[in-house]
Amino acid sequence: MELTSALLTKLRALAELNDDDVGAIQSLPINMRNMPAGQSIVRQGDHPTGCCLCVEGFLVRWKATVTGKRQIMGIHIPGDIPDLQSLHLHVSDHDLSTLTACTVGLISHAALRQLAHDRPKIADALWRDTLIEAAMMRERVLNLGQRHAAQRAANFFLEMRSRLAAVGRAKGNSFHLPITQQHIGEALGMSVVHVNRVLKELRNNKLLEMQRGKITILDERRLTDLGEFDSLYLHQDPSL
Amino acid sequence: MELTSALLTKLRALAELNDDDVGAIQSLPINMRNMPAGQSIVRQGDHPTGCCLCVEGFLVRWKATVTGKRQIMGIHIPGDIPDLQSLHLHVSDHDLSTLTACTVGLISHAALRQLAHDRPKIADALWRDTLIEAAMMRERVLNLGQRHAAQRAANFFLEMRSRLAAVGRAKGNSFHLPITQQHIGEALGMSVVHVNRVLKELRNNKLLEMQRGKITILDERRLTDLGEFDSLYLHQDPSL
DNA sequence: CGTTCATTTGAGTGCCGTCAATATAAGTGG
DNA sequence: CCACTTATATTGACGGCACTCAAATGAACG
Repeated sequence: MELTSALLTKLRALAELNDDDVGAIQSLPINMRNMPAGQSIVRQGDHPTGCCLCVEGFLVRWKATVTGKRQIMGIHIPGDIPDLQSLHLHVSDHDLSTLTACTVGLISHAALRQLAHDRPKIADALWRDTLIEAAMMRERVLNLGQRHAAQRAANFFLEMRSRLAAVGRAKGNSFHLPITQQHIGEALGMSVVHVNRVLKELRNNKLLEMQRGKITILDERRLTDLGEFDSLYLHQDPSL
Repeated sequence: MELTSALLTKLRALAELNDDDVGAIQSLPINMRNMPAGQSIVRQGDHPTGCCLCVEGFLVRWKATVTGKRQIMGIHIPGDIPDLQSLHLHVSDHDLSTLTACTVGLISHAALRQLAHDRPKIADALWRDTLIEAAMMRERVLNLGQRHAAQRAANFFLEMRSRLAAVGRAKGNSFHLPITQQHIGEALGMSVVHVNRVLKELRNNKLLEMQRGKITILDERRLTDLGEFDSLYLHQDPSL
C-alpha cells in the first residue's frame, strides 16, 4: 500500500491514468527492502535485472573518475525510480547508493516490461520519466559549465525544494535534506571548503540557511535570481 | 533513400531489426530540408510537432544562461535525432540549431507515434536512444564537474571520434569536425582563450592537433589516459 | 585586397583548490 | 553521564588554474 503510493504519485505526475492503469500498477510485484545509509545498490558495470523504486529516504547516483573523485549525478527522493534506464541499457554506467537509511522497492525488468506492454499509457509515462531525468542532466551541465559556485548552490537547493514540494515533502520555505557539505561539493563540482564558504555567503546575505539537514530559504526571489532557477526543465506539468 | 539510410544505420545500432521493421522505417514520411549554418530549428519554449533527423552536417543543442552565456549540450552527427525527447516532453527546455550547413529530415510526432505503436521493437530502440543521450549527459556532468581543462578536451575529442567512427565518418586517427574554438569553449565550459592554450598544450605534447576542422589524434593511448575516456557510457553495443 | 572571423599570445586578476588547524557535533563505550 | 573517538563544519594562508582585457597575427570570403 505504502509501496505503490509513492509510485502512483510519481506516475500520476507523468500522465493521466485511468482505473485500469492504477490497478495494473497496484498489482505490480514489488519486493520491499530496508537498507542502511551508504550502501551500494547498483555498481558501474553491473547488469541489473530490476529497477529500484525509492519509497522512503534518499538515494544518490554518481560516477567516479579514475583518480577517485566522485561526481553526484542526482539525489533521489521518494517516488523516484533512479535506475529506470536499466530497462534498456543493460550495463550500468554509474553507481546507485543509499544516501540515508532507505526503504526501496525492487521491481523486476520482466514485470515492468509486461506492464509497459499491457498499458501503453504507462509505458509512455515511464519513458517520459527518463526524459525528464535527461532534462535535469542538461540543466546540470549548464549549471556546472556556466555558473559560478554560489549560483550553482542556489540552483541546486531550489531544484531540490521544487522536487520535494511535488511529492509533498517541502512545506513553505523549509525542507529536510539530510546531506553533508561533502555531498554538496560532489554534486556541484567544488571542494568542501568552498561549499562551506558559499553557504556562509548565502547565510550572510540572508538568502538561505542550512543546519543539520534542514534547509530554509530566506529570500526566494533573490535566490531564484542568483541561481537563475526556472523549473521549466523539471517538466512537472504532465499536460505539457 | 539517402534519407532513411542514416536513420536505419542508427536504429540498427540500437536494436536488432527484422524486415518488417526496416520496411516500416523506410515508409516513414520524412520531410527533407536543406538548411544553412547557424540556423535555429527548435527554441526553448517551443512546442514542436515533429522530430528532426540529422541526415548530413552537424547540429548543436544548447542552453543559455540569463546573462547570455551558452552551454553546448551536445554536437549531433548524421543519424542522430537530437530532439527525440519532444515526443513526450512537449515544451522544449533548450535550443537546437544547425552548426554547419545541414540536410535534416523532419518527421511528425504522429508518424513516429504510429511507428512506435505498430513496431514495439522500434519503440524500444527509440527509447534506448534517448537513454543513451542521457548517459552522455551524465558523462558530461562528470567531465565538467571533476576534470580539468585538458582532460575535458581530451574526453570531448575522443567521444566525437568514437561516435563519428560508429557511423563511418572517422577513419584511422583523423576525422572532420567543423567547429571553432569558440564552440569547444561553449561545450566544455571554458573561455576561448583557454581553449586555445589547451589545444596548444595538446599539440606540444604530441597528443592531438586540430586545424580548420580537421582533428588528428597523435597519441591515442596517452590521450585516452588523460581524458579518462571509456566508451562504456556510449552504449554502442545493442546486445548489451 | 579590404573586411571579417578565427586563432594566438601576453599581462594581470580572481575564483576556487589545497593544506592545515580548530571548533563543533555526533556517536560510542565505560 | 562522562571520557573518548570520529565525522562534520569552519576558518586562515597560500597557490594555481582559468578568466578577462587587449592586441596582433592568420585565414577566409566577397
